[in-house]
Amino acid sequence: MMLSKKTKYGLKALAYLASRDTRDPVQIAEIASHENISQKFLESILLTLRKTGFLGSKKGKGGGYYLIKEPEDIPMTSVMRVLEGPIAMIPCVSLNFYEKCDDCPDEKTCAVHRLMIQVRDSALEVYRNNTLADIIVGSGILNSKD
Amino acid sequence: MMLSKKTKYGLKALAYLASRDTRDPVQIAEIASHENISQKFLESILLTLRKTGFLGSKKGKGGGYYLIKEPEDIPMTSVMRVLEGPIAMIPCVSLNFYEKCDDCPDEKTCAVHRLMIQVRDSALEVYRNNTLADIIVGSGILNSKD
DNA sequence: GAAAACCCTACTAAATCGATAGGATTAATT
DNA sequence: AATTAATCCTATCGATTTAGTAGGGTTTTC
Repeated sequence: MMLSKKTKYGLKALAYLASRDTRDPVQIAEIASHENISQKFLESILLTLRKTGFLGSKKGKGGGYYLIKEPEDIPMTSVMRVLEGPIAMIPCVSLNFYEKCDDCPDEKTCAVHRLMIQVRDSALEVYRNNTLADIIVGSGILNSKD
Repeated sequence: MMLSKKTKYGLKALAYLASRDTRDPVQIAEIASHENISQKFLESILLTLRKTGFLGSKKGKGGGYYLIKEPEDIPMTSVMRVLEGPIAMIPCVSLNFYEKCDDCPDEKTCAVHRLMIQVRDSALEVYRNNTLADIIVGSGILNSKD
């Protein structure tokens, strides 16, 4: 149950864009070098973040990626679902991607189910309580989590 | 970040043993067929649970596996750590398996770090609040979580 | 029209996962 | 003592996922 590099890098890229003063396009190369990420790998991640509505892009010289929404309006639930997939650790407790276990006759009496429901809910609460704005450190400015 | 089958099956096996009336040895075959698990796969899982102090075993005819401790004394933290590995989703926030990210210059200002600390803590709270006894459904008897 | 940037698809090496195979060892029963 | 029932242990394997690479195509600016 490790966090994938894709998610890690995607979060870092979003945080980097959010922490900048302006919303001008930022080149992949700049993000990659600043966050120590393979440029080509990051490229594919930013592409999915654009396709899923988090980022806008501008082509050609002077182009790059930029945040479409304000960081305060980007909940971690949606970022995690796009980058990492379902928040539940097992499909039978997933809210958005429910699937029955083929080996389990009855969810109500399943010990794993009981435990994983709680884990899902606790993770959800964290992700719901954090927007992109909450997890970045402002440049000298205290944010709401400090 | 899916729960592995190993963990799922291991938990189910522990729950099955805990929910039985006696603490007599139970054969792998019985657990496997009752929980719909590949017997050979389960065998290797029970082996690690024995080596890590959760189960005892008895060889030969009439042998099998049995719980060494009372279900109330088996916290989910220790079970999860043995079966699934670190509870943290990234090594730089792991309590027991800490490792610095090689790409991250400063943990204090890392957005991913900030978020994953919270996720780790919330998962830990769930696992600490649940013992094996808490996640099984007693045979008609209400348990403390109902 | 040249350069700079994103766009897109396909591929691949390595690791992990889930499972299987096949025997070695131990203990109870007869 | 022989048989049988069970765990013990190591090795292997196919499928999947992950992380990253390659190599152009397309759009925009200057």
